[in-house]
Amino acid sequence: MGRPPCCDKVGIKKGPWTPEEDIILVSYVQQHGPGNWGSVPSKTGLLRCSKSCRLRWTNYLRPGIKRGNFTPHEEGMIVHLQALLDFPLRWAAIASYLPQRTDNDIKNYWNTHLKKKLKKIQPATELPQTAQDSSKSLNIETLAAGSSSTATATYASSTENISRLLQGWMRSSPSAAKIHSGAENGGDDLISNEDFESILSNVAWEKSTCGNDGKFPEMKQNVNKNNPPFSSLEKWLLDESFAGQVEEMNQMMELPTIFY
DNA sequence: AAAGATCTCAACCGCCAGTAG
DNA sequence: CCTACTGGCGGTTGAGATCTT
Repeated sequence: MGRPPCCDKVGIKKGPWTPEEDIILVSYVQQHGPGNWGSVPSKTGLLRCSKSCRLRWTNYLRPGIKRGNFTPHEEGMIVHLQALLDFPLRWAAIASYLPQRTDNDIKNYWNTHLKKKLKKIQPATELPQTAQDSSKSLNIETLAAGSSSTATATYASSTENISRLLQGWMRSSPSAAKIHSGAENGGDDLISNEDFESILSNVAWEKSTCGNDGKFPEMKQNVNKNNPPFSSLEKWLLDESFAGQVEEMNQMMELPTIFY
């Protein structure tokens, strides 16, 4: 059974999005909020299928998305979580801990960068499946050391274009604007002011659209779907009271201090 | 400088779960 | 209960960028 893919419809445009299409989509979401993607093409006149619109918004236009270089910390988180999370939806789960990154971004980065590095490190063995397995051979510092950054000149990769597109959006959100103007980065070397603002604006946006419990919808979903492994993992990663355990485990795993 | 090889990542595809009618 | 539909996921593709020869 199963229905035919929506993108098979005649007249549906495929391929890279143009700035004009992005502006139309951003304007629509500004007015109506994300969701109800099925009606987006008809209401905006975009010749795109609903899935394409949702994907474009989720992976690229959504406020707070950070593009480009993955920091050693992010890289370490991905490797660590990828090793720990051996269940379906793991990319979404990992993304929920890196709210500035999309699951697609993380998946791409894993497939194009980290996989290769792991293969170099573990040429004769398979990729890690569990924390225990990976702990014996992973060296995150080696992984992070070779990370490179390539800025694409294409429109789709230009954060400047997107900032311009989203300026109105940021200004239109009172909470985001308040945080934007008042927040101070507490000197964290790993997160710049700009990045910090992106996180805050993202959280503000998520709260405004998804409730006030402070959790990202992906996180909520995954916690529900994947308990118990996720609840303990959340504590392990996020609860300061687990810091000692983390440090102990990192030492055991020979992980760098980025996890401390 | 040119051609071929390789890499990157945005976008698409197929599948599945949830849900409304 | 069944069907149709939406939203969301992981896997994959392919065009453009970059590197190598």
